Amino acid sequence: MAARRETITRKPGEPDLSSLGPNFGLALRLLDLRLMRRAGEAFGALGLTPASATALLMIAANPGARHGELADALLIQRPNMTKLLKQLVDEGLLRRDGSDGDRRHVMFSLTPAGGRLAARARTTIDALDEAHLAGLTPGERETLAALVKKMSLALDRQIDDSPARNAAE
Amino acid sequence: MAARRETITRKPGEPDLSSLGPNFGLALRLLDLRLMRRAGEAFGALGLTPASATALLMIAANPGARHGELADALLIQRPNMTKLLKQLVDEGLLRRDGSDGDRRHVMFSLTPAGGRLAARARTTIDALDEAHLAGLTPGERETLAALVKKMSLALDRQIDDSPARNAAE
DNA sequence: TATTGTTATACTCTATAACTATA
DNA sequence: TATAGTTATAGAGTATAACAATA
Repeated sequence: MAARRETITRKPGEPDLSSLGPNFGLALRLLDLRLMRRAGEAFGALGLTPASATALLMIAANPGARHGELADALLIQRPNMTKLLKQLVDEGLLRRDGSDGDRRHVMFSLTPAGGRLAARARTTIDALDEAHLAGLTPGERETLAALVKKMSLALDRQIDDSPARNAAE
Repeated sequence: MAARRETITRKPGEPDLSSLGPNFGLALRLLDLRLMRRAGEAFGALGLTPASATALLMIAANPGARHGELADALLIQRPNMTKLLKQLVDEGLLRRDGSDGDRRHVMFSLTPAGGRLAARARTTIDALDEAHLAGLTPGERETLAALVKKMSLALDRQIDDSPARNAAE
């Protein structure tokens, strides 16, 4: 029908789809997408996903870390962490131990095979960072990392202070 | 080495799970996770997901945008864009038109209802950005946005130049 | 032959509710 | 009662292969 006529105000072939560029959230999301795409390929070569590689490295750096601690640190829900860790245990990469004190706690550490794979994952993640930041000067990298950290901390504080946090329903 | 015994080298209760903090990719991923969580809530109140809200705004800013253009701009695969746009059309928010020239092209624009919702989404996304960046000074915001943009451009260039791009089996 | 868009499908990641076992 | 972890399930998001229509 197009009863109207003014169907188009833009010539195809002139994308100009950067119109939302000024939106920071979207820009950050798209950047993360690019990074995750590459990370998925790199870790996939080790038989890992970005999430499982991160969990493996986190445990390598913190042997005996508890289930819940890991979930909180990686910002993922407990049920998802359970699934992730179970798979790594089944693959023989992680050892699952009960706690000495509170018997509800479950602690994780690397098996020898897990240690070997973690070392390769460490190399991979460092190489990824290096490749991702290749376009920035050392000074810019520092600035960017500092701003990302500052923003993350500010957001966490916002959430804690949020009145909606207490008034929530 | 380390036969048994040294099960734990860390006292629970002392998280120290920031060990991977120096990894930029992870820090950025966690920041994006925080932002997406909030965006999901905000857009959910409008009956949209972050992805559908972004597509709606993109079309609002670029009436007549083609299917493939939108997919490229948002870094998502064509099949996923098809699903996304079809739902918005079914909800009466988008109008789907064929192209005058190349009859393979499909163009999208907003219906009146889509325009009204896009306006609300615009307000929402701006408010989200404002809230997300509240912890940074105006100067820091500019710097951060510039660095994110620079890094994104550098990555796109890397991918284009990549020898693996041509040698890829 | 190459490109645009679609269909079908599968995998990763995330979220919630309901359950258990400890505390 | 509250907390740690689990089970089951659902929903977004993303990816690939195979296809139809058009160029």
